[in-house]
Amino acid sequence: MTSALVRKLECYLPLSDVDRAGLEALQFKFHSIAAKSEVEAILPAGGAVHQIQTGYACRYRQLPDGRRQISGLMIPGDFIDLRKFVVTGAEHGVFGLTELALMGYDAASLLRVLEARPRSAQAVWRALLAEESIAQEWLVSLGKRSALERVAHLICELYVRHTVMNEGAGRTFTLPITQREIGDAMGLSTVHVNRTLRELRQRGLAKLQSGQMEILNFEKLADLAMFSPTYLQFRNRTANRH
Amino acid sequence: MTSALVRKLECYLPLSDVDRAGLEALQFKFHSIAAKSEVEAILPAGGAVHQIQTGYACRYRQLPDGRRQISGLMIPGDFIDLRKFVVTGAEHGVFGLTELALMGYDAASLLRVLEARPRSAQAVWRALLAEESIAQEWLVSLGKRSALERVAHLICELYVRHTVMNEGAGRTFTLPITQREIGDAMGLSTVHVNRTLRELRQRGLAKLQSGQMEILNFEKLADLAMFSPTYLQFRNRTANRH
DNA sequence: CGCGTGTTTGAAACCGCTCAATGACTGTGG
DNA sequence: CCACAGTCATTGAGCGGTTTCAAACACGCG
Repeated sequence: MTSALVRKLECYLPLSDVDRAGLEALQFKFHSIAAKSEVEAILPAGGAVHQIQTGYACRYRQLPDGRRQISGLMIPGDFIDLRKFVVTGAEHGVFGLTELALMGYDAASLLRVLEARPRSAQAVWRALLAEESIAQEWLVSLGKRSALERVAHLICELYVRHTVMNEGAGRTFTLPITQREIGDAMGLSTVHVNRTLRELRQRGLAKLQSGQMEILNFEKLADLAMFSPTYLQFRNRTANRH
Repeated sequence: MTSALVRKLECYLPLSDVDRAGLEALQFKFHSIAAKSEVEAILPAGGAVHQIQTGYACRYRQLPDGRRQISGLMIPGDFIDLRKFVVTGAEHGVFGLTELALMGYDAASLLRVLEARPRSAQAVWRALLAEESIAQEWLVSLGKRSALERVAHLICELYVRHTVMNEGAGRTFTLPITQREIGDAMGLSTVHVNRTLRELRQRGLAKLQSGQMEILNFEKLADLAMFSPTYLQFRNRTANRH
C-alpha cells in the first residue's frame, strides 16, 4: 500500500520506484486536532510539513475589524503548510473545519530526500504551484463571477480534487463545511450562500446535505461556472471526463 | 551604479559584494514592446526572465465569455515572468499597459548564478513570494473590502512599491492606468471606479490625474483601506513611516 | 428540556452595475 | 487646418444582485 505522501505527489507527477521508496522511508508523527480550532497554535512551530490524513481545514486571513477571508480549502491528502516549508511568510492562519488527523514530516529529512531525488522535488513544487493556481482562480471568481457561478465553480473544483485523490469515488463526496464558511471563501453573505445553494439544487446541478455534496449534473455545473480543470495542475485528467 | 536586477533583489534581502558582482556580470537583451499589446506573443518563448526597465504591465486571465480579471500589476523593476522561470504553468497572459522597455536575462545563466550564490537565490524566492503575497491580499480585497477600501488599498500598495524601488520619491508617482483597468483588477465596473476615485479625491485622500497618482493623506488612506505593508515582504520598512 | 449552532425564508435597504449621454483629448486623413 | 473617429473620463437615472435585519425552524447535545 502506497503512502499518502506518494499518493498525493503522484497526482502531479509520476514517480519512479526509487523516488517512491525514498518518500515512503520518511518517518512521520501523527497529530490530532479538535474541530473548529486554530491549527497553527497547536502544531509544533516550524520544522515540519503537515499533510491531512482525515478532516478538512482552511487557510484564512482576518482583517482588523473582524471580517474573515478564507483563501484556500484543504481536503484529505493536502499539505497544510507547504508554503511555510519554502519561505517563512506567514500572514495567514489555518483553521480546522472538522477534527483533523495530520501526518507531520520532519522538514530537514524531507529536504534531504528532495535533494537526492529531483523528480520528487519537482512534484512538491507542482503541489505548491497548484495551491497558488487555485488561489489565482478564486481571484477570478471573486472578481468576475456571479454568486451562482462562484459557488458552482467551487463545487466543481472540490469535486475534481476529491475525485483525483480518491480515484473517482462517484458523484457524491464529503464536504463538511458550513454555509458561513462557503461565504467567507467566496465573498458572499451566509444568507446569499443559502439562496445560491437552493438555486443550484432547484436547477438540478448540485445538492449539499448534511456534509455530503452530491453532483447532479457535472456538465451543466461546469458550464455554468466556466470551469476548466487544467488549472488544478493534475497530470491525470480522468476527472475531466465527467 | 548598481544594476536594476541588484536593486530589485536588494529590496528583499541585503546582498554581499560577491552576490552583487555575480548578478551584475549577467548579460541581458533589451526588448521594446508597443503599448497595449500582448507581451507573451512578442517575447521569445521561455528560456529568459524579463524585468521591466520602464513602463507598466499587468497579469490577467480572460474568461471564455470575454470578462477579464487582472491579477497583478507590474511596475518598473518588477519581473514579468518569474513564475514561469520556476514552473511552466502559464494560465495567464501579460499585457503592456504602456510601452515597455524590458531586460531579458538568459534563464540558464541566471540559474548558474543562483546555484553558486544561495543568498541571491533566496532573494529571488522572496521576490516571487512577494508576488504571490500581493495576489493573496487582492483576494482579501475582492472578497471582503468595499469598492472604496479596495481602490484605497491598491493605491497604498502601489505607493509603497514605488517608494521602495525609487527610494522615496515623494507623494506623487506615475500610474499610467485607465479606470477600466483598475476596475478589471479590483472587480469593479469602470463607472464605479470613476465614482470611487472621485470620492477619494473629495475626501482629500488621493488624486489620480493624467497618469500621476498623488497621495494627499497616506495615513487616512491606509486607515480606510486597512493597509499594512508587511505583506509586501520588503526588508526596508521606511515606506511604513508615511 | 433548553441551549447553541446551523439552515431557511421574508422584507427592506443599499451598493455597485448597466445603460446612456456628454465632454475632453489625441491622433489621423482629407 | 479642420473634420472625424477613437479612447477615456465623467455624470445621471434606474435596475438588480447581494446584504442586512429579523424571525422561524431543524438538529444535536449536555
